[in-house]
Amino acid sequence: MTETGTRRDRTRAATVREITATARLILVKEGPDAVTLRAIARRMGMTAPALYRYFGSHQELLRHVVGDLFNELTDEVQAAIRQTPSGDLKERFMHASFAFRDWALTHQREYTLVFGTPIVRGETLDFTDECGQRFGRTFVELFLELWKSKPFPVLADADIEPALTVQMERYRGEVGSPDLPIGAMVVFLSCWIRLQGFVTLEVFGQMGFALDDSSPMFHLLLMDLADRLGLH
Amino acid sequence: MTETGTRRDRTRAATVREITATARLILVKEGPDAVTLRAIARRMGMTAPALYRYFGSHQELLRHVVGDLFNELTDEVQAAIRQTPSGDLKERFMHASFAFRDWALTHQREYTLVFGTPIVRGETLDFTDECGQRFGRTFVELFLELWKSKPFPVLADADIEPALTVQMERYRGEVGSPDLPIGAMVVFLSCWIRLQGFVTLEVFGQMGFALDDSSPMFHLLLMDLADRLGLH
DNA sequence: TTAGCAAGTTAACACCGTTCATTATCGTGA
DNA sequence: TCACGATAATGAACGGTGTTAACTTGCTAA
Repeated sequence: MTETGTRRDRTRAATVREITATARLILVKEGPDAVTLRAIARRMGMTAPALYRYFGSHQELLRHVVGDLFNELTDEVQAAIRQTPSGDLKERFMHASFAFRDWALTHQREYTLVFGTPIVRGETLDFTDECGQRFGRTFVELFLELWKSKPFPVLADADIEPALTVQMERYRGEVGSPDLPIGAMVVFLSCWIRLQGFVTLEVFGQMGFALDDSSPMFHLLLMDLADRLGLH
Repeated sequence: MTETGTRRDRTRAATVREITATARLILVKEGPDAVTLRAIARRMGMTAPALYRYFGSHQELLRHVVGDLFNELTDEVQAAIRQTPSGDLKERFMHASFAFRDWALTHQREYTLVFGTPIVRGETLDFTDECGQRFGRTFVELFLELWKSKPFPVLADADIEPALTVQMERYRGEVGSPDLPIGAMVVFLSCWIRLQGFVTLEVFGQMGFALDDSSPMFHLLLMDLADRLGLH
């Protein structure tokens, strides 16, 4: 992560970082509605229009913050994976899942910003999209590792709906593992959906009707998933 | 649903309905950011301050819309249940789940408003809370019906974390089924989390990285849940 | 050294939620 | 029938928002 370019480029990059950091600070301390251009600028000793030198719009600025948050989350999960001996894949999976949930719960407003804003999939990938893909790859690679180390039982190709098969084949091509059974892709995806679905409901407070501490329920989920992935 | 009270009360109730209906119209046609007091009033041939005769604030108006949406969703699900013969409980479960997902996908902006705004659980229940509880009860009762008709295998009390048991006991008391095993409550809750988690990710576009049509995946989920609930 | 560009400013526009004083309208009791 | 009180609705105003345009300042590269 070494700085490059002219001096001007460097100070400019520093300002961009300060802007996104300030935006996040306000997000955390005062909530999403308080993250206005004027509030950001005020806290930086600037005026709002100056921010347009760095971002085309308020939306674009927020998208950039989302990218940064994706990167932080990805780093956190990858650190959890690396800190676990590569021999114990079950532990790796558990720690990675816990790291994801922990980050979500300790950064609820950030999580809401990242995953709670329905984003239409644009044509070309921007910075934010790339950060999101990097995050996605982190869990994909973990699952691939699990499969390669010890394949688990999956549905046979013939038992999977064609409409699902064709989508899984496309996605399998994207992650670059052409020899993986379609059934394994299905297991990966449904496990991920269960994991992210759970965490999302948690952060959005949708479990409060029954639970005030969802940790034991999450623990149960992880046991279930580990089982499904043949980890004992 | 018969109107009561004086003539004034009736016209007032009609105006309240028109306001929430207009708010929803704008929500659907122009998105959540367009649902401003001025826009609502404009479309009704009024001015914004007049709306304060009916709602204490913009937030309160939106909360009321959420309540209406809850009721519509609940009615939809209950209709799907009633239209299925009470003998075939598997079909009832499937149809109810499909009705929930269908409503979510055909009313994405409404779903986002209802379930995507992290709401802190207040002290006293307001109109919106009651509508939410009514929705919750709908699925609870379906599960209770399933259990009473044909109990499915569940964890023994001794195999459930105490921290989870105490919460489930409280919730079991709320739904008024003191003789239900704690394990059955856990199964209900985890099934519901999987269902709502899936639908939420779907609406928020969080599956787009792998799927452009999530229907077959949802079908797979329902088969899984039916299996878990002993429906064959 | 100087021309040019980047960074930042102020002023303005149209919109927002909300409050306040004021007016018009309606229903009802004398 | 009339007058009064409650209700409904208005227009003006305040401080805030995203955004644009014109303008100044200061650094930098030729």
